[in-house]
Amino acid sequence: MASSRRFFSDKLCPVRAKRERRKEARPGELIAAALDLFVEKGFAATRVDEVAARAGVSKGTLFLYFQSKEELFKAVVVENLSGRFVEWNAEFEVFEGSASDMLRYCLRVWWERVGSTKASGLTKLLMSEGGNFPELAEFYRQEVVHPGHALVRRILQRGIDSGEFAPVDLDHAIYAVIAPMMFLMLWKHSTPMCIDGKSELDPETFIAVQTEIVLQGLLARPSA
Amino acid sequence: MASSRRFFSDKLCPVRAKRERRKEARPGELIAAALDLFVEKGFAATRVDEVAARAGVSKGTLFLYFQSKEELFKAVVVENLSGRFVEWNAEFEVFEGSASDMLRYCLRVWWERVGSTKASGLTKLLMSEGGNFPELAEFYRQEVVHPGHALVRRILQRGIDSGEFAPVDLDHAIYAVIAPMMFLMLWKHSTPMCIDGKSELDPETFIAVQTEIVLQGLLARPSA
Amino acid sequence: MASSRRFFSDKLCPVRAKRERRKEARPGELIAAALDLFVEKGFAATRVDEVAARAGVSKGTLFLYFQSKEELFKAVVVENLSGRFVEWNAEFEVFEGSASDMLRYCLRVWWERVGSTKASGLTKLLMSEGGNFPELAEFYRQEVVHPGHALVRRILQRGIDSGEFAPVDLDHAIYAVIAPMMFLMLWKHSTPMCIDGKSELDPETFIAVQTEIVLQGLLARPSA
Amino acid sequence: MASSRRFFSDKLCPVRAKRERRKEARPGELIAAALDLFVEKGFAATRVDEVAARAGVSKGTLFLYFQSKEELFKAVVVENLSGRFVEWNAEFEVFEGSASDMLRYCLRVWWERVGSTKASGLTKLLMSEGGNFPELAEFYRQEVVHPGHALVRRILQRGIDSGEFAPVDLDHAIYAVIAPMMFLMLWKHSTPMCIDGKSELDPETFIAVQTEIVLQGLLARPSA
DNA sequence: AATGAATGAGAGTTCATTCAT
DNA sequence: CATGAATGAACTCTCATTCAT
Repeated sequence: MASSRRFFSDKLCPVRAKRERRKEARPGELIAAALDLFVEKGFAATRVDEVAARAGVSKGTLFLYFQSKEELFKAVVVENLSGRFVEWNAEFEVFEGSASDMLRYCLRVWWERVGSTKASGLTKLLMSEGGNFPELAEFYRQEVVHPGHALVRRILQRGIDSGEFAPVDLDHAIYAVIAPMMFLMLWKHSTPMCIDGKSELDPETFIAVQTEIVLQGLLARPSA
Repeated sequence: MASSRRFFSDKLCPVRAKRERRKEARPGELIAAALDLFVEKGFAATRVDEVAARAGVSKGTLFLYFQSKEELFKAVVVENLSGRFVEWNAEFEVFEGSASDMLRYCLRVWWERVGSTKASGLTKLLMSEGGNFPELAEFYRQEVVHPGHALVRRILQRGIDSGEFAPVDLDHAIYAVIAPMMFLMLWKHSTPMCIDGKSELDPETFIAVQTEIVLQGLLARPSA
Repeated sequence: MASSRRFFSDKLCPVRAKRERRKEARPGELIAAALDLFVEKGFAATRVDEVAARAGVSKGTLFLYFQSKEELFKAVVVENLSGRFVEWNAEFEVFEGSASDMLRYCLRVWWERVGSTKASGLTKLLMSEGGNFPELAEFYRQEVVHPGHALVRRILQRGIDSGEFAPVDLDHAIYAVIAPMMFLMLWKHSTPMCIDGKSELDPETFIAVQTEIVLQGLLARPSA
Repeated sequence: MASSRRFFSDKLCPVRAKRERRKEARPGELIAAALDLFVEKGFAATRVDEVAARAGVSKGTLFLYFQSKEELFKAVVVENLSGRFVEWNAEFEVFEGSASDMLRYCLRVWWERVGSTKASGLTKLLMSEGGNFPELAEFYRQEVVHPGHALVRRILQRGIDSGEFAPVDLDHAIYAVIAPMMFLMLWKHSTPMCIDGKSELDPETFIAVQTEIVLQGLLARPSA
């Protein structure tokens, strides 16, 4: 529809083309800018003007795409966290291998795709400011916490069903997996606390070690 | 000392007593109210009117005792965290027992006196908002982070000097002690993340387990 | 009455004596402190705490002696300006000499007793802030402007009556005397404007010159 | 320039015209309102809400155009005083005639363009409140006092160079020109002092007389 | 008589949100 | 679709004045 007002193709008029293309990319650019700033300064301390400016649009334009600052935040969460779960669930649907391998794989790709990216800052943000923005916290629980827990629970359940893991109370066991990852994210995004003496935490090693520890705890003991 | 000028006991002269007691208690009441709110809502999101109201005074009164919101925060930190270090250092000066016992004792009393109290929320607060309030972050580093590190370093050094611990790079080793405690505090003050299914972390057990793990890693191996 | 509670004479108990004596001097000390500060910073910008502090009493005490900041200001005006007129009028009542001499004398003693003192800052203050404090302005007009004008008018009238001065419209002529003095006060109290290159105005010379110029203009011309 | 994008005249499209015109006119309207109020009530006593209200906008809008009350004041000074100096310097660059004529012309146009306007109230304002707002005072010195002194100095220097004026210390001589003008401004803006009996000062006559007196003093005496 | 703790209205400033263009 | 000027509620901090002691 936008092209109805165009006389020249994108090729002939590259400047305009850029503009038009951007028009469709706007929400994505805003979300990217918002992710950066939310992670850097927190939700309350991030000003919408800044987000708009970093995305190269005006403040008014932002409100054209997102009803409010909170809706913008939700979009950031969906784009960077909850949107991933469908993909992940699909991957695990077809995963072949032991539950142990599944868990190892799960945590490795989580680190690659989320933990090591800016998106992991959203978790810290929610921990810090969730109390002041209950609606945001609730949304995050629905969209991220529950699916995440479900995913881990599923892996563990699979191990138990196959006899690979000992039967345990899943409600507790999932935290053995999740807690170290949360710690890792918090550590990563709290540099101010350890400015002197670099934080001595190599994430990949940390994850590998923690994974094996947890697996040790989960495995079914044949002798028992 | 106020009573030195009083002829009658509080019982006989309740009105005066009330006034005088409150006058001297004001800063403490304000600091207590501020601790509550800062921990609950964060620094930026806490309104000075609220602090005043919770302490039972007007907004103006707060500024009678604290030059600014930031000074109020510093007072909260001093009262609840940094003020403790002199006492602790004194305790360790006369501590008799192995370095291992010293570390176990240290972490246990830390949990009793700080970790389990609201004061531990200040650490989370600084992690979240330190970036937005550089002066506060710097103050916290000077008053809490540095003395805290020094205290742990001292224990480890003692163990190394006595041959109880293997010689290690202290700059890294102290984090093996501190990191789990920081995690514990963050966990404790981020309930929004784990509302469903109670957080399965029993702090005292967690500390005990972590302590033994760290000690395992620190001990000198006679065979080596 | 204050002495009714004294056991020892002032001589025997100098500390207490000082206190008692000060008690009666309080209003005067407050007025002196207020003069300093009003002249230095203006009426609105002077805080009553500062006045009290400079007088060595508490803020509450100030309000014991003066109903309000405005009343304090009025007291400063009476003490330093309007109170002088009775004395001056008396002096002129018995002054012997020509009207010219009287004017010269008048301006010289005005400079000595008012113009060269801090009190002259009150005039500048009224010029600056009179518009914002109508009641103060009105008070000043009643207490200072009118008596001042009357005094000058009287001198000129005497010169005219005696044939020494030419008959002129007094309403205008008095300004020929007063305006240069006002300029002098403004200049004196507006140093910020001429920080570079010291103000080249020697007040005594300025007054002498202006006086002679005005007298030239006032004298009756025998030839006419 | 705004009209370049308009197809219809203001008359045909009054709504748009109104908006656009106002948008560009805002800073000017705010500066005009601020000049009025600053001159009327002084800097500290002028409320930003009042300035905004008089300009027909909300308080927030004012801060859209000026970072702070102080910046607003500086803009008022630039617009009404310091901005004029380029124009004046240009005029004097091409002035033909004696230094005496130049001085006469200078003071006459100064009165027309500044002295007789509200802008002259800014000088009084700085004299009164400069001490309480050092940054403002410094700005005024840089932007107004120095250029003003330079302009007068230049005229006098020209007269001395041409042999028209006797050689004198310029640092002092410029005050002979400036001081009477300052007095005039103070007088004009201090009506409270002379409400009864109209101030007997006709500004144009005053300037003419003062100018001739100063010129008398400056002229080179051929006989000497 | 003297205190000084307490007040609360009001100041300058910020920022998410709206809406005419 | 895009703008950015405009808003106004909310924030921190100030200070003349009061009043229990």
